[in-house]
Amino acid sequence: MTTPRIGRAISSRDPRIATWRDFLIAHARLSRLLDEDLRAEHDLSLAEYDALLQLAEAPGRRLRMHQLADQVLLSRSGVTRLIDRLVADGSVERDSCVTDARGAEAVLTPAGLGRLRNAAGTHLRGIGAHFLDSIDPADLPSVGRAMHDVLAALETEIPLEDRKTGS
Amino acid sequence: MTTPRIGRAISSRDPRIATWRDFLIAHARLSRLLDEDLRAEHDLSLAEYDALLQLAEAPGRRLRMHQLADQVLLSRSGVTRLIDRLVADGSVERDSCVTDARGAEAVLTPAGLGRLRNAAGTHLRGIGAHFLDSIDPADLPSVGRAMHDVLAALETEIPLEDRKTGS
DNA sequence: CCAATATCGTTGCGAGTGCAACAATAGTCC
DNA sequence: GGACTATTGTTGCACTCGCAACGATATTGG
Repeated sequence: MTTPRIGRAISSRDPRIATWRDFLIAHARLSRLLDEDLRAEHDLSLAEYDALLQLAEAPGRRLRMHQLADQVLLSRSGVTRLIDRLVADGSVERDSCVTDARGAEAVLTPAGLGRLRNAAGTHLRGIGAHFLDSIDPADLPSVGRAMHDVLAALETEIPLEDRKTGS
Repeated sequence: MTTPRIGRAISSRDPRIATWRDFLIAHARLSRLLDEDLRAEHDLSLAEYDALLQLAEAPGRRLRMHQLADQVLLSRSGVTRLIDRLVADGSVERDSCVTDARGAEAVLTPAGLGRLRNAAGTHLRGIGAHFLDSIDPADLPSVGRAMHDVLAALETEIPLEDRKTGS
């Protein structure tokens, strides 16, 4: 149901499966490593860093909760509680939306921007050292294209189905 | 500390960052989609599928708990409880290890092998349709190489540090 | 052989997450 | 304008996971 196209069966011996598996392993190890670095040096989880970054890049440094949920790869309830944490430590403030009485906006505080800037060095260095610099520069464009194509296909392949980004 | 190499700072505007971000998003969306397919059609999580697969490929269809933990990207405690679930539904049996009285082995049952075989079609089709077939065949080798290189670098870059795969 | 240390798998606990349900509000269609 | 439906953000609940601690066993060094 969720995989509409018929698609020739793929043999479990298809060597391309190894690429998929390495993709999974690489993600698991990298995200764990980067998360640990961020926590150890800046007391920030990867999800929190990502939320601060999205807010910093948004116009007015503010975002509706559901927009943040889409960009942060988290469910709506997950974002509610992520913002709870960031509000608790002063990085974010909650603001009610003027144009929609249901809405809430998360607004980055100067303190939050400071935390993000401090953490950015660590994080970017980690991405460079453990991901970008490990890849043959000649291969990087293909990787970028591949990721982009996968995402584009997902966008169009799941057109009718309710986007399962949250509840 | 965890990122030993000095590494030139990477600008937050470096376009290669987009590749990293797409990598993260692609993983999030794909693993969620494949997990949902497996749950909907075979009542199996991705982690459970992976554990059954590792057992099926192991000699004697059995594996020590800590070996499984390494291969399944889960902590030891995570594996204990994952196997608890699989034992509860009859896919796996626990066996004590003859050569090490501390040890426990997880053994795949015929029922478990059957579940795995049923689910494999769904899963492989999903990987093909949403990952492999979305990527330009000309780019695939680069992706495989890139993932492999990232993993190889991680293995050697974290030589002394305790491998944080679990507790 | 014995003490000191390391490793094995399990458990209590807390953190983070998604889903379903909810109240409040917005949008739509007569 | 009013009924009906959709959307927003929050909450209760259940689930999975990692960490730290534990008892049991293995290994190592004297």
